[in-house]
Amino acid sequence: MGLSPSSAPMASGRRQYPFHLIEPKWQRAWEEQQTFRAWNPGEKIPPNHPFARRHRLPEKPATAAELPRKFYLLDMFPYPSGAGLHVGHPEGYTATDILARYRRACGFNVLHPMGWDAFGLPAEQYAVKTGQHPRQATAANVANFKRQIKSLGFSYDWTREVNTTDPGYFRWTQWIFLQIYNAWFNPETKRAEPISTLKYPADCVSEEQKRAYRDSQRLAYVSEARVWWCEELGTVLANEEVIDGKSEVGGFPVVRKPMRQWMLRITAYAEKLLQDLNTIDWSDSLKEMQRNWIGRSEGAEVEFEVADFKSADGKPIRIPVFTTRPDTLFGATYLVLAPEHSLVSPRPLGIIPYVWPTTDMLPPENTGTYRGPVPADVVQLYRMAAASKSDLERTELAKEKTGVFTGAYAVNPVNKKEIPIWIADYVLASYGTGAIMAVPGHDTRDLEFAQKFHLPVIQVVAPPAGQDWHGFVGDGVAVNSESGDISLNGLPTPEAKQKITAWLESKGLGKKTINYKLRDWLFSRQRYWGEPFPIVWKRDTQGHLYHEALPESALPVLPPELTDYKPTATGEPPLARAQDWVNLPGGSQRETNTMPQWAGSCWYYLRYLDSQRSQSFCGPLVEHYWMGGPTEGLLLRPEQWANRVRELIAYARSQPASGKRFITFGTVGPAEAQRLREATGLEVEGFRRFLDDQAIRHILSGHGDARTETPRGSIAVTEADFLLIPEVISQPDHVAYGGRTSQGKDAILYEKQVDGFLYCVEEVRDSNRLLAVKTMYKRKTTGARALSGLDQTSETHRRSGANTPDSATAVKPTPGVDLYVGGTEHAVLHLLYARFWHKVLYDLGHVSTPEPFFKLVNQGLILGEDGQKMSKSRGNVINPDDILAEYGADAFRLYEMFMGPLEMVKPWSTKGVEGVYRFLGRVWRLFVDEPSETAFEQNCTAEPGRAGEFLEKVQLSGAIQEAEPTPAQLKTLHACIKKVTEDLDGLRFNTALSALMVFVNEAMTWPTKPAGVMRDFLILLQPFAPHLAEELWAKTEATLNTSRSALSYAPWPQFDPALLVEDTLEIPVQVNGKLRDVIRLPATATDDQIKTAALQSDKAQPFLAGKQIKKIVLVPKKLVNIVVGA
RNA sequence: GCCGGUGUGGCGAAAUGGCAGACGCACAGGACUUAAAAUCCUGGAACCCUAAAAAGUUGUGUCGGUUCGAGUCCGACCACCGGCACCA
Repeated sequence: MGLSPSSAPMASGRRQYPFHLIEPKWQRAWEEQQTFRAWNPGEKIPPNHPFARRHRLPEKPATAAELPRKFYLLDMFPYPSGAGLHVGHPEGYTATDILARYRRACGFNVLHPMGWDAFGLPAEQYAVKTGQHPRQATAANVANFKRQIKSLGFSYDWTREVNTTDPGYFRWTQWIFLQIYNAWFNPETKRAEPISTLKYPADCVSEEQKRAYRDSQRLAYVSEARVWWCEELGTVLANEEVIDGKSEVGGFPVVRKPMRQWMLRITAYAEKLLQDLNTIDWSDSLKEMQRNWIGRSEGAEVEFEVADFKSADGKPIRIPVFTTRPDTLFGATYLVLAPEHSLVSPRPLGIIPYVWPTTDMLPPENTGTYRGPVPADVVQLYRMAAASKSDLERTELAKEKTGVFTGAYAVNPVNKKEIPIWIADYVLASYGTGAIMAVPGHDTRDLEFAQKFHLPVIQVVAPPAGQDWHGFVGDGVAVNSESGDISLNGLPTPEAKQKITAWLESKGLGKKTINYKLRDWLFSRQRYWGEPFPIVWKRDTQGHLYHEALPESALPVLPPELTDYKPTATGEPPLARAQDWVNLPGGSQRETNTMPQWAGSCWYYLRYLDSQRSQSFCGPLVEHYWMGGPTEGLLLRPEQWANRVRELIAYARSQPASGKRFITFGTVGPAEAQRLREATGLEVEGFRRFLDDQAIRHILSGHGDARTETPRGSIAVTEADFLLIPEVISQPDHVAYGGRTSQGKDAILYEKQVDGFLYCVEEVRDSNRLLAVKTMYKRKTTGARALSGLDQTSETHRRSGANTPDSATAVKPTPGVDLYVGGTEHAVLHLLYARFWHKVLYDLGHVSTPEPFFKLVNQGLILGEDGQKMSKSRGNVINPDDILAEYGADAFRLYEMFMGPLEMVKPWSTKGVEGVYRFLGRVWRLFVDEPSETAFEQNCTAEPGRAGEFLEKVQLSGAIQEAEPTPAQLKTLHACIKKVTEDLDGLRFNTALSALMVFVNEAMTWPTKPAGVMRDFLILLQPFAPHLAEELWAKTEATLNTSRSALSYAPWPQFDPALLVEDTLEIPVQVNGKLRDVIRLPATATDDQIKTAALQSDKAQPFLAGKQIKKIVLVPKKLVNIVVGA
């Protein structure tokens, strides 16, 4: 345990350096000085704090504009389990900590918080077993996690620590639930609105009717649906928590059970959750997982009439089906309903006839999986069988199709042919309409089914030549698709879809439809250890139960104290045991379900911003400072319609100049366009004329690819603005590196102030070649709204000197969390839920951005030394405490990063830890005086109790002097600065570290080590190995009597490219692409001189002799390739 | 089955289309030491020739292509890992 000086037995020999003294010493110092506090707007910063000194902040509460630019680094919210930290946890934490320290050095105001997602099942199960309150186990686990995390020396701002089980926290979780409860999704405006804006249908007259309607429209509603019940866990689970028919936690069996549950209407946001993925910088794989989970599919709903049967009022009965292939309608040879479909019951309520049909294409003896004298028997048999099957059986074992004929027929609307209606469990009740038209000719599942039950298969799509049409599911050309006034024959699939859909709509037989796989979020759990709902149940005059929200003043709703945490004997949740708590004066009763664990983690990143605030979940100015977007309007995405600057300018010039135009971006619908028009007073017509109609439709239909959506502040870009693009690019006030695009190209930002506006052009480059102008911003350079964003960026960077064309340290200001690092296990749960909550809060005006996490990186899994997943049963789990005791926190941090790229899966190797540990030892010996170090070790052996005191007496190496560095030394340093800086910007920690190693290997050979060079090196080392760097920094400062500034806020060094220029060129000489020689020339050599030298190269001669030289390829200062003939 | 990712020495890995294997581990040899540990220095892809070297040939999962030049770009395939999976 721990790092007390007396522990840490040395299994592998003597310590490389006294990390056991250094690390606790600096952790204590940081804590005492509150070194890593992140400061909010409005907070008074102590004038002696290194942050205030670095940024010369006045001694008064700082405004958002006075604070340097923000950088928000977030680690995924840990659940403090009893098992303690695992080496996988610190992988992400180390990466974010390195960046936090790096960004601080670059001059940012860095927010880097930590807290606890502490509600959860393990503590509750322990409570059920022992009768001890889950709070106790939770507190002990949190304390252990915190101790372990603190021992790694992360620069968290612990004053912002949050805990979801703290009433001061879950009060606001309950408050957000009330916001959701008291809102509905307005399909007109496409956003959540207060329930008070809801309009009631004409037939809602009485209070009861209105209430019922209101309750049916809320974003949080009660449903009696069949839900996943897990007997073992004693609770229901969300769809997402059930994997292969078992509970995700524990792998216990689950069954479907109808229960009254709270649901959140996440499906209303399906489209936004999907579209806005285009606005955030996440890995493709993660975005893809979310897209798949949302599962949007476009198609048509088609209505089939039931043949020879009408309902009681004499109207025909229509069965709507959903299909993505309306073009194959002529190939539909039967209909399939889910067994649970509401029409699957005997006539007259349903469609099942009393007797089997006699004259048809389907012999009555082929009724499918079951047989019986009348259809109702067979259907009943099948429905019972399907219901008793567990979902595991329905999915995994369902290789073999089952189903029964209902005895009824439907009429195909396109050709009036009668086709049989079946029921089968391969059709899901919960997707689409619960019914399909089966096209066995062009659908794999339908074909399997048709073959099993001898149903007709006909071709309606012709595949490309050489492919069999049976079961061909791709796009082709429609055939055999003609009847009456409609023919699809000869049309390619996409056109056939369009034509048939239009035809169906015109006849009132169907309509275009979009379906999502995403289901509403089951939000209640039958548990004790979770947030109670701020809801009570009452009875109306007729005795019907209804729910009502508690007022905000009743928050937080605390859970009652219990002695037994099990569900009641009647299966009610544990909260029902507390009758005094449940029953309120006046006869109402509290809701006894609790919220799922995801609730608290849906918004924790917002609580960090202002964790102590009691008036609201977060102060609005604080929220805007940390989460607000960079611009008032990001307006132009020219790649939508013109990909290159030249084309763009030519296009702009070809248009008649006609004043201001309104160009918008991204996901803007007609309603928002109207709002923008009102807000800006600009003509949308101008916009229409500027772009062609197709481009406008493209944008309005939501295909924009915007980074930011800020409806309240869009600004017009005029044609004149387009014409400024070349000027902004060629003569900018500032140039900044904008990071990598998803295609791996570099984005460069150019800023220039013209006539009171700040223009920013972002271009995308590949190998110094301009590919496209990506975006153009325009902002007013003055005004009250300059809270964050580009003006301030430039200001900050000018101050820190980081925003020069040669530097890669500048990053584009981003809305929301700047970087979120965590494992892939949250790809569709936490990350989808949190985005949903954030969007609701955004719509209701509580937060500034539509997306919470601008950039997200998944860390790769760390495997055991055997290359297998770490698990207790394999016995290959590495405990960080052991590694820390033996090698120290700095070595542990370094190794976590040195293993390989952050996102990759990689195996642990304790031997590898020794490598980076030795590196730290080399750094130590590079800086300290050897005799005094030897004396220190001897003294420590003699009197271990005074080790701390002896440490102070270790002298700085005499080789470190205030001296002018040689050009070679400067080159070594600046190469290191360049590499470390660029690699940190690109999250390439492993190669950044190797650059530090190269520097040390080099510096070890220097007889005199110039102090300036060595100090810069310590600043570079500091993010990676902060304890050792602080110790050596302190010794350097003390010995040389320099400024004694704080290392954590020392400005990040800038590299000078001029110093990296080689004076000798080493030019590889290739013949036909094969390396034959390397020649050395002075850097001043001209291209011709290089060519001549290459042709005269001795080693290349044999390959040139007697050959004809066809061509000489010369890459300036890099390489020569001589191409010769045969 | 569908989607995504990854394939480079004994191992972890590195390489804006331009000297493949930086950096580290492990290994071998040497220095220091009575000795060991630690430290410092040196070495190494394979093949083929050699006493030794030089030179040469082949090498980034497989097969093709583009290019003066491919680990890198394009096409087809194979293997492994992750996700989804009767979603019409």
